[in-house]
Amino acid sequence: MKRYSKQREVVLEILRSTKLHPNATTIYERAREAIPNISLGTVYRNLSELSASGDILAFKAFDGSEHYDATCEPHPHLCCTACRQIVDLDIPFVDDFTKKSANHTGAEIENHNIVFYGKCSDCCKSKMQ
Amino acid sequence: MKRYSKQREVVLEILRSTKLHPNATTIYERAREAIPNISLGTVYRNLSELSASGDILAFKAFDGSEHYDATCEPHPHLCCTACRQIVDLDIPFVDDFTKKSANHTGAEIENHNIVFYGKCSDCCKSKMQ
DNA sequence: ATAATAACAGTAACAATTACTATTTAGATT
DNA sequence: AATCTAAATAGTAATTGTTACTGTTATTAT
Repeated sequence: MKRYSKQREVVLEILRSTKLHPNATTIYERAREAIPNISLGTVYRNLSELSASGDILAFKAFDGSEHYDATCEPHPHLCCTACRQIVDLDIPFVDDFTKKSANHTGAEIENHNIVFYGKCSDCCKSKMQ
Repeated sequence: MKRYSKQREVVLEILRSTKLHPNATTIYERAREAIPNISLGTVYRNLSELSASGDILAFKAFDGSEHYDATCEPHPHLCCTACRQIVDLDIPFVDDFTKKSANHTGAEIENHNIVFYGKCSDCCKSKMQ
């Protein structure tokens, strides 16, 4: 049976309170502000559980480590080569693209992980060139 | 100045001779058949260099490790949940999708890493259900 | 209150990758 | 052909992200 734990709540709260996409280490550091002796293993376990239960989304970023996102609907990300941030992209036609890809290849596509690399809109605006 | 090395040639040849997408360890094992005392570090270094020079393509697969592909034009991959293979997808409209995404979000997209998860066409054919 | 066990902290183990160092070797220069 | 220089190497150590293990703590049903 699933029990309440302060540690899991803190982990989830950290994720919900940011638009960034922290990895386990960053979440661990943040969590220690609330629970100074929380264990890194606990953070990893809760992230896996929350991700397995669909409460959060996990994806591998360009740095190779797993990053987490409290927005669960799978959506493309942009790794900005200028500010190095990972930005959520709202692309309504991504499902169309997925379906079309499935039809074209004869595969059954259940999920996707789409990561773009380039300059995010903020960085594009702020600097000409 | 860039010099010839037998080790780099072997690594590249291994990649060019397969349609699979081996990771460093697999390439290392294969390379030892030609050069028994080749070092794992050498394999890693050459894979980075070849990837930096655009001779091969690197991408992270669902197992979290870097996989390599001698087909350099970036193209989507499918991780088959049935046979666990990583399959190249030939999707001609992927550039359209990328451009549309850039326009829609205001970002400048230079590259993409698109990974689908599901059942590859072979596995779909071979098993009803 | 008590008991059962989920979740924990802390640490060890692990796998993928990178860094380091002394040695070898490609290839340019004599 | 002998010599020189730095690119590349082999072998190993170190680092990093993650998982596994063990004894302890704490949630929640009774």
